[in-house]
Amino acid sequence: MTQGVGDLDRSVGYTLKQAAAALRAAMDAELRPLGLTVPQYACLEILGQRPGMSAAELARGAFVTRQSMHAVLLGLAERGLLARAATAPQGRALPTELTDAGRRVLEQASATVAGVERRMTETLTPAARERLRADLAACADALSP
Amino acid sequence: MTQGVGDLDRSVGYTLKQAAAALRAAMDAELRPLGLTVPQYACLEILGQRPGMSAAELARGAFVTRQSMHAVLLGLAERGLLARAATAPQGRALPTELTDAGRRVLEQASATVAGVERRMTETLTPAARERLRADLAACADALSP
DNA sequence: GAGCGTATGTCAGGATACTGACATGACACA
DNA sequence: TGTGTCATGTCAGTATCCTGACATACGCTC
Repeated sequence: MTQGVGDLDRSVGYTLKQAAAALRAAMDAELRPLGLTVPQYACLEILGQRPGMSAAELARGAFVTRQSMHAVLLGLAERGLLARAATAPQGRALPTELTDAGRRVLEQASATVAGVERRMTETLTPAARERLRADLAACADALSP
Repeated sequence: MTQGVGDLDRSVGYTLKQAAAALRAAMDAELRPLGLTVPQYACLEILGQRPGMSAAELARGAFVTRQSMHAVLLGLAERGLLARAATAPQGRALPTELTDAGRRVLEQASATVAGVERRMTETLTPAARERLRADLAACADALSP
């Protein structure tokens, strides 16, 4: 019961962190030439798939705080890649959408990131990929409450 | 070829980040009462398993930069949880080891983290756990060069 | 209508991590 | 010998992210 973690190389948690760090580093390196950080890309990707989301929803989707997403949105808006509603249609949430320029940047970035993900999983069969995804989702669910 | 990432919920990369974020948040919450951050715990855990490692080796093991690990080591040393050699036996690397106090803190922290990892993977069979770990290691390897 | 809980946007402060740079020590090789 | 390369420790500056806090807006309950 008071047992420790054990050999790190045998630990799922450690290996999970290792894979996430490798993915983050690879994305960072490939997005840098496009002038995007990983959180900025994440913001664009989510907005491309679900236009009109609020900053708080984007923050949850990108796994950062509202405050961090706030800063990301300010930067992207200043570059003209997205536009936020000036007034809230209901409540306080300000819907945000991509501009045409934002969609163009996203198209490049998304293709780049897709390449990274393909390289990451190329040694796995399609079935193994889907199994891995499902197991990871189960792990995330088990910790979320 | 210029295809994008596609639906995020079907993406291995996105789900990987989701699981890593959940693990990080859970570890952060459980280590806070012990007065440890995640990088600090990682440093102690690695040192516990492999005494005498240098700061640069610790940084690679914890997936941070040498500079970040340097700051972590200063903090832990000031709290008396580890001791760094004053002079380098060879080269410039300064071997670091846990103190008795460090080992006591690590024992608690490691048990706590083991509980988090157990909770994360409790819906998986032992075989599925090992398969997940192996697939994650393959993903990390595919991106490391 | 009043009170409570929740969600959102935003500001301020501090902690944390990274990039860039420099000096030192070890090693390989011409 | 000396030169180039690499790894390490460390310092400085910047960027990023988080915690804490406050005000506003909606829904629910009494």
